[in-house]
Amino acid sequence: MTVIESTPAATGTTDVCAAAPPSHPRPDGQDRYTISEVAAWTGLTAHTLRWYERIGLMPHVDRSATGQRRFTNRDLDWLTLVGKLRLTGMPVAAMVRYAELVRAGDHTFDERRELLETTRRDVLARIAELHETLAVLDYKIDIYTGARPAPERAAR
Amino acid sequence: MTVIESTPAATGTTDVCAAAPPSHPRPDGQDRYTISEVAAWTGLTAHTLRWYERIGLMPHVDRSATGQRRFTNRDLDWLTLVGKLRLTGMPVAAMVRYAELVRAGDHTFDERRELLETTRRDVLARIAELHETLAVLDYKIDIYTGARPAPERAAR
DNA sequence: CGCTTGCTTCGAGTGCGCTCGAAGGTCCTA
DNA sequence: TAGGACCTTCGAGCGCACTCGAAGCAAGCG
Repeated sequence: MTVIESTPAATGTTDVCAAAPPSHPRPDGQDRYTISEVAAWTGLTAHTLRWYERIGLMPHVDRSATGQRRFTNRDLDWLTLVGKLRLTGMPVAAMVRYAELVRAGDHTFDERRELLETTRRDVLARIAELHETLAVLDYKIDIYTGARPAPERAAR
Repeated sequence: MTVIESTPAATGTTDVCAAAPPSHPRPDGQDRYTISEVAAWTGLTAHTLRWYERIGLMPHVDRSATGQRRFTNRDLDWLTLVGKLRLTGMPVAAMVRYAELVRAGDHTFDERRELLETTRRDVLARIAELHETLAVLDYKIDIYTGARPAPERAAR
């Protein structure tokens, strides 16, 4: 599994009404999750979560008195976004860039919007490609389903 | 460029009528392309084409009297299909499996069809995921375009 | 008290899909 | 006959996104 594959956790509800913020395990104020809780929630490994933080893909994560990570609901939201972007095939470096813009403050609003719009265009292009591929697949499946012998010079 | 990215050569005509077989540089019978011609046509490198053959992703490729590869229009068709499948994120190993089935003969028809149908389902799932992502992106772009300050607890 | 569980950091390893370099053979054109 | 483009094989290297192991500290439980 490199990229392209939904996390098992994310495939719960196939609700199309997506824009609503996802509900979280705990209410704001009591949201202090250990790394293993977050790992279970996101489907990522603890190793990967630490790695995300190391490379700057996570906003600064709180620590407990003894130095352990304590994630918040906001962190979960962020990880949800990252998960979506990951599914688009967006390179980690680009996501890190976005995270940096977020950390840099409000004056990067325009740049962030541009980055998102570029990504949006990429996603639309990918969808179009996949539809083309679908057409090819349907064409071949038809051949295999109907006429058993393939036509003269098909790519098999 | 690892996976996910259309070849520059393939982005010529954005014709939606995809099912028609692509026209080839030379008519059948005089179709004997060198590796560099095929490289130019597909956008792959000669190295990659040889590698495809090595790992069993190409059907057997003809040779000239002196042992050089000579590709046919059928090979180009095959490479077009492989290119499409590659765009879906299908692992090379699965494509090799399909190629093996083709080589194995007509009694693998059913298995090939199943493989294609599984792939088809995967592609549909990917498209659905991308639409979800699109919704998230639109939501965020709206925030950045309209209200300049982000709402209370957005994932930024 | 010892045990388990789970956390920490650091750095090395893995799998995929290419990608490239080296060393040498062949074809074509002038 | 010389030059250069282009081909061959083999094997090593690379970039990405993780993935894992080791060594050690800390909390909680019977």
